[in-house]
Amino acid sequence: MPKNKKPAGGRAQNFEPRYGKKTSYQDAKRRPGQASAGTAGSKSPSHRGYRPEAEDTAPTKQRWNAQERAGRAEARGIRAHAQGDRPARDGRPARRDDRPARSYDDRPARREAQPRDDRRTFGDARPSYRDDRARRDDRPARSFDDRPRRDERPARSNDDRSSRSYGDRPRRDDRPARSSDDRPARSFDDRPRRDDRPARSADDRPARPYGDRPTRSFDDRPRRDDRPARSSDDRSTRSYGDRPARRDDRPARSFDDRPRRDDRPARSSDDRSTRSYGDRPARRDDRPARAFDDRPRRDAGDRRPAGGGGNRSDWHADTKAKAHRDHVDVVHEKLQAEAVQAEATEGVTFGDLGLGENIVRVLADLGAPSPFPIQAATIAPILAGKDVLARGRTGSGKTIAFGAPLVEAILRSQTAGKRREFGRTPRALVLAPTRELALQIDRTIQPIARSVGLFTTQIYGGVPQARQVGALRKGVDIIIGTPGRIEDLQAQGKLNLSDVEIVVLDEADHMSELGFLEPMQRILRLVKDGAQKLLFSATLDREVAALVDEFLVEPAVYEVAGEDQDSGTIDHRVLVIDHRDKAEILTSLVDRAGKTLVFARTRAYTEMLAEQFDDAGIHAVALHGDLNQAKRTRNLERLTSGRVSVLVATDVAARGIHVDDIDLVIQADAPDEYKTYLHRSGRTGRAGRTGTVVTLITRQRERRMTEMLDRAEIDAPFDNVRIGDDLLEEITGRQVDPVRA
DNA sequence: AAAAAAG
Repeated sequence: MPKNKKPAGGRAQNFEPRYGKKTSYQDAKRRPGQASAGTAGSKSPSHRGYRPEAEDTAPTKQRWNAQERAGRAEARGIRAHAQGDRPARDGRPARRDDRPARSYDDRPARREAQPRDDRRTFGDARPSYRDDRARRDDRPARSFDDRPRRDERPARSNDDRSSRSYGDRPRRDDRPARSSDDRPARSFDDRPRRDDRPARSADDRPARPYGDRPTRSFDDRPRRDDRPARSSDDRSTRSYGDRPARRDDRPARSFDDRPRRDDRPARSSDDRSTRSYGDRPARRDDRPARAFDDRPRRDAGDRRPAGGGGNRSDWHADTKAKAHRDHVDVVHEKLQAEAVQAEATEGVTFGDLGLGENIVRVLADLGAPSPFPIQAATIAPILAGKDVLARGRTGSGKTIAFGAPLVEAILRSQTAGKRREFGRTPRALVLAPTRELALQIDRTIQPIARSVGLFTTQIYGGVPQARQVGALRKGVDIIIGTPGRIEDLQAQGKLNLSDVEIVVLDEADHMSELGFLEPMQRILRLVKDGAQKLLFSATLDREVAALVDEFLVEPAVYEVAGEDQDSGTIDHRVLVIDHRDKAEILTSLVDRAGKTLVFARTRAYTEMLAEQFDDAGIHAVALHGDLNQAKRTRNLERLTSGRVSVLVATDVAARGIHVDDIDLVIQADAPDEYKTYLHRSGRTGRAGRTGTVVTLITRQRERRMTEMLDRAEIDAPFDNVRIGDDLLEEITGRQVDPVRA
């Protein structure tokens, strides 16, 4: 059927509602309450339906009374709800339409934004979690007056929030300003550490505190004695002291004439002694350094090569010496990169980098008037046709860094006549690990593409194919999607990848992990021979070696000098708690103004937590792979739009997802991998904003956590916390009484 | 355990 015949064609530019509706019908079928008229086949509903006559025996009744009374009430509530006779709450229209499916995952009405104050906990009406999950919908009038706690507190409306200007909080006098002046003084006064840390970034570049971060002196950090030695020595090895400063040989920002790595002095082992790459023969002399292959390890302990030579002071001196050069090679997790000094990118415009006028204009509209360092680093080489690997801290602007030059490149490569040809095959492919990320990338790339007459389409699973196939048939230039559906459509002959000239792998290291690697390899084998490959990630490391070795040719590797996660604008904290306090502490942490993202390890736990928060009167929605796509999209959108301020997610939301203003990330379950830690944390503190990341662990996990932070190169104080501790208030409120702070 | 194709 022709695509334009799809209902979506005319009616719903946004297909999500349509899918949502469909799904809800499906879901509704399973709902007991649906049997309001007494469905023959369904036992329980039929009981209800025929209760007066047929089965009205005492035992049955009693069973209901004992166990199912609430359930029946729920069924009534659902029916009432469906009939629309449920009074709108808060003067808002009844919400049934947008949440018809009441399946377990569909967090019903209560989750939607409503003023918190008029919600209440459920108390006795809800005997058990399981039961009340099913019953949430019919929770009757919520006179939330019985929630004293919140009321005693200062109102937490958004207005108050604004008053939370951190400025009036006492600064940490003993600590050099961390960066922009607008950065709230973090009143974690009880944290003695860090005092001796140099300013974290330049004061004059608040929005982009990138590479200007002075070298961290690890030596003099006294705190965290309980932690295993951080082996600063190993870290130290990151300095390639004896390499000539590159500043001199690449003055202008034109990257094309940038000296290739090959003309550098051989990166012998001596340069990077402590990193223990030394014994590896140069791979290909003409190739930019790529230290992929020799690092098998992903283990905690051995992340840094043992015996990392160089003593601490050597390293320190060495690092200092290099700190002021324009270009420093930095080995970050085994991947050597050309480090671009942030300062060197100042004053450079997108136009200078080779992007056309239209694109530059759209970028400005997208809020990127001038390039961020990672963008300044990668755009020109991408336009020059190189295979590029790039590592840019979370929230540093990677999407534009590949998206804009991608559009420019295919624009240039296309012959004018062919541009809009019906049924043309796609020229570029962007792959992402999650559908939400694919959607988000498209939101950035699409306007850029459209500004020059190119079309994008999203190809991802969880939604009907027809619309996507229709778009393909019509002809698109850029495909953005997830691997499964792309392979699926390709196998069906509905997607021809053979003309794809540029492939982008966002979150490339993740895409190289176990479940993703093979699909990625299959897809990459389908694209045009010699297609340009771009691999991006905040945690780009040798995990991508399998792909790099097979598919990339002399890739250039870029990152921003001095930029790592800990150089950002995020405060990290670890709360060591009693397991039995966990639920309550979590609730008190999310009970705040401001957007909060909570990570949990399993889908079920995200649901449970969202439920728990909801019951405490804090709107929360869940995001995980068990939800249908409509709900996923919708729940994420709720956070984005601010209709809800708490999102509880699995790692589906760990990477790439950008939501403005998430100022607190809570890890209800600590991640197992440092990379996961970095990505989850990176949902806050984006584009230079501040944020806090709190990880809850039990005492038994302290050691592991320490090691993981070590691997992540993140500095976080550990605090023992119990229910009601002031520290919790401090973290959530940021509006702590200055006296106390 | 989660994610990515349906179903």
